[in-house]
Amino acid sequence: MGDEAISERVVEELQRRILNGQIPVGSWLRHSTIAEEFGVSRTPVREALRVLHAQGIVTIVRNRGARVNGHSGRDVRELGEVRAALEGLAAELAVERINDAQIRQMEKALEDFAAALEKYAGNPELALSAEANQRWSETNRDFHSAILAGSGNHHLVLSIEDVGRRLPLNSSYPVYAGNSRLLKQNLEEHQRIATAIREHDADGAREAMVAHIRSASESLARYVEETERRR
Amino acid sequence: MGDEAISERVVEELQRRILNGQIPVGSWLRHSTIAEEFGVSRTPVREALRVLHAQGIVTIVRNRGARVNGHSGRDVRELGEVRAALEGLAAELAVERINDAQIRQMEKALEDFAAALEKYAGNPELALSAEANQRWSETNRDFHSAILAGSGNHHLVLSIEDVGRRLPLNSSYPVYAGNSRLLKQNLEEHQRIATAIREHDADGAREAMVAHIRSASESLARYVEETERRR
DNA sequence: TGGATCACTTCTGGATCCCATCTGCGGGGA
DNA sequence: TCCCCGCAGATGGGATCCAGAAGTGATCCA
Repeated sequence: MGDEAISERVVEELQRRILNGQIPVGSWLRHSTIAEEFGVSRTPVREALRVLHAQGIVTIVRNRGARVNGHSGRDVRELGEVRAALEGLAAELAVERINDAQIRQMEKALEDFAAALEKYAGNPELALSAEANQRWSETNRDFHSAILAGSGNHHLVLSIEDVGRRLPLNSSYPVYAGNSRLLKQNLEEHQRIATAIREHDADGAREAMVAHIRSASESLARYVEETERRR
Repeated sequence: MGDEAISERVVEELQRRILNGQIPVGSWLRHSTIAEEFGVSRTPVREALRVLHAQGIVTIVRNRGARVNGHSGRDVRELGEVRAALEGLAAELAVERINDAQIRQMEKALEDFAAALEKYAGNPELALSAEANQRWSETNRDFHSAILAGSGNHHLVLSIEDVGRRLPLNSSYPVYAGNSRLLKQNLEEHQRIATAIREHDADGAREAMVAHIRSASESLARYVEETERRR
């Protein structure tokens, strides 16, 4: 227990905070500040920042420090294309390899999503709440991770995680929040993917997944371009 | 000039040596040895090893050090599937986005490969030489990187590089070396991809590329399984 | 003689120290 | 008054120092 190196813990915590926006894009990460907060020396912090740099999460400027990378609309589209290809592969492979437990997890995520949609449908206030965001993200994650696990390809999971780290996915929630049209579309796309998997249609599953991820990332790209135009 | 951090240089050099087999799989990387060789202190070396760990190239065992990761046949197949999906996407995108210079680079790589095949065809000795290996790998790299550049997706390039780092590709040369059947097949697959791109057939290009990478990685997987059975 | 134990060696992980470089500010000169 | 230069503080990069963990081998006891 506790056999994890300090630098690893720092990496994970910083990843988390950057991903969920707690540490905003463009901010500088200072050795001393982070070291102090974690109650450690600067050495493991430096190692952590080098790792984040290698992962493309921050940029290290010599003698200046590490700064959190932002993402243009173009970045979002490019990452969307990559993620679509990878998740499309996952869906295609899952058709052959997914097991019953994973199928059930997938079905459950669908039901939960539908139930949440029902609940928040005619309730704009609730739909914008943090609780609602939590549910969208959780059911969404469960659905995708069931298929990912069903692909039986561990390196594929690693690659998708890698892409995910480069793109703060959580910045996608405000895109959906309160937009019942997009939420409904999301559900329909999920159902289309699930149906193809149930029916053992590998090409169909892949194509449905690719279309799904591309449309989602297109929405996100537009959102990003919109918000960056406003400042 | 020389504005690159020492740890970055160490990372790149170690990547290179591990990729080309100069540092064998399973060997331990010791701080002091590497530090001494590079004429630096252990600090940047430690940072470099953390980065290699994050990239999945080495495993860090607490209080023991870093060891170069090996690859089972299964790993090779999984990575092959991932790479096939990514390069397939590159081919698909290249159909729409590739420019004339990149087309010419692609054609030139094809011609060079064919010329090399011709030259070494009836000459088993030359075909096994380091010079021959050099030419196979170079023309192969040129062909794929032309298409990659033609995809116009920088994040895609990054992801493929990431997969490539996890799998010492150069270990694939001995698979081809002197095997004119595989080399010829390789050339034919490349030509099929190039034709689809020329004819603006996105699906065809993707499928040809996926088939190409999968068959190549299947050969590599068999080779790996064969050699690991021998010890 | 075989096996367990304990001291020694080696090496990593984290902390501290030192130095180079960059930024911001204030004073002096045009 | 404005610009430029230089100095001081802040910050990061690299080296060194120290403590603790794991392997190794010798020694002692059954």
